[in-house]
Amino acid sequence: MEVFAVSNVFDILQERGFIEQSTYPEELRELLGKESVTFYTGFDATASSLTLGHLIPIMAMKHMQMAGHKPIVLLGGATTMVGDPSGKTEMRRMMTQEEIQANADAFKAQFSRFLDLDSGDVQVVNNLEWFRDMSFLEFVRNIGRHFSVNRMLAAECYKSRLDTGLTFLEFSYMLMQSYDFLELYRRYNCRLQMGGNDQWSNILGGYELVRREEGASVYALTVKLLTTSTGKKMGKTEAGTVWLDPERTSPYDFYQYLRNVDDQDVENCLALLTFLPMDEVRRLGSLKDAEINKAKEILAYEVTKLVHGEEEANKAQAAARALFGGAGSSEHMPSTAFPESRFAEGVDILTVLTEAGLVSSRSEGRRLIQQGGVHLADERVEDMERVVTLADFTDGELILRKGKKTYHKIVIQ
RNA sequence: GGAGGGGUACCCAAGCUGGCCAAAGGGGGCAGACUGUAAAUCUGCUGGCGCACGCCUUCACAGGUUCGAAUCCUGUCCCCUCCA
Repeated sequence: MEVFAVSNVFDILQERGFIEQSTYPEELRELLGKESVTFYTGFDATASSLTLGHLIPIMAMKHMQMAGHKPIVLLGGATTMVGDPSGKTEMRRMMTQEEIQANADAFKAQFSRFLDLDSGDVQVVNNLEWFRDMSFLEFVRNIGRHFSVNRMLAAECYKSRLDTGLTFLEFSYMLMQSYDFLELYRRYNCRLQMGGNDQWSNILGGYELVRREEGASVYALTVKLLTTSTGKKMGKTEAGTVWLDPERTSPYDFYQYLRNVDDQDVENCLALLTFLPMDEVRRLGSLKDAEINKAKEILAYEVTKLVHGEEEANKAQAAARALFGGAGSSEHMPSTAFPESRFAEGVDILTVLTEAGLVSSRSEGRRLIQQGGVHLADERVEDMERVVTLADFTDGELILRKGKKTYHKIVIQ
């Protein structure tokens, strides 16, 4: 396949701020500029959905694909059984094979949203394919011999575990990931492994292994992790992770998460998580004060559209605008239905809060009310004993608000 | 296998010469003020149930001693360090 890109993908990735570390950047750049390169990124199936953080390597893959290179999505069916110790302070719970398989299937379905899996340019492979029947002897003799334990222990990802404990199981992880690269090189002539920057040592392991075993010039490249400008991990909220699965994180919440990123992070997020041209990204990122809210809207809209589709993005944006713009349309607000009879009797506010899922206990609800954090139809609830009745509803709806940003609609059934 | 150290609420971490411990402190989170649906800052809250001083569950797990245990004893499980 020819490479038409006006500019080299390496430059694109660099300009957009993806690249964190790379082996022989000049050489790699040149390679990417002259031929179609097969490359891979591995994803361990540790949960049933990809997260916002995964979007960065995925976007990087997409940029690569658009430049004419061939992505391989490697699902870590085998590596997930072992568990990557990188960045973890303790061993992860062991997962069953069924669980992992189900997660891998879910990942694959989500990937089809971003990379055109049917085009023939993209492959999805599972490393269980080659690890399932591999014998221990074969593995340690052929692969294990290339690894120096001394060097591994010096690697950052293991160092931190040396005092809290590291099992052989987890220690093996690096070798397995390294072997993946070798296998993919042999099978598909895969020349480059990309991954999150926390994977640098693991990726280098594979890079060295292929170079030794095959004497081939392969490359390693890591992309930025999703962090704030202050270095904190992004993609986590009070409710936990920001998932790409709409069942786990609703498109509205997903949109809101991005709508509320720090000012300093807007430009970076636009560059990494959208395909907007860089001139535009820089322009939006340089907006000041209240103006930058426009950039945040665009960011939230674009990413939501990418992940959940245009329709959902429109809905999320409409809902957010209505709520925060003061118009008060409640069309797409999360809601809870109650039978009419209950409000005929009257339901106390604590019960409403609890059943709507806005608080996890009545005590929490009390605290919230005490602190003035609950509003019914824009009116602050002062009385803990407040009873909600049909008289509070307008057209069968009642808007309940927790704090400034959490809206919930109570509808009568 | 031997010797020593440890497992405390969402996380880290005090307490462990028995009652004043629902358990210090920090982080995180939630709420309020300020704002731009931002950041920073300040204030309050942060086991559950009733809420008023009450009750219940909680300090790895299971028992025991005691009027009373996170704190003492016994057993079990798990982790760390050193030795083999």
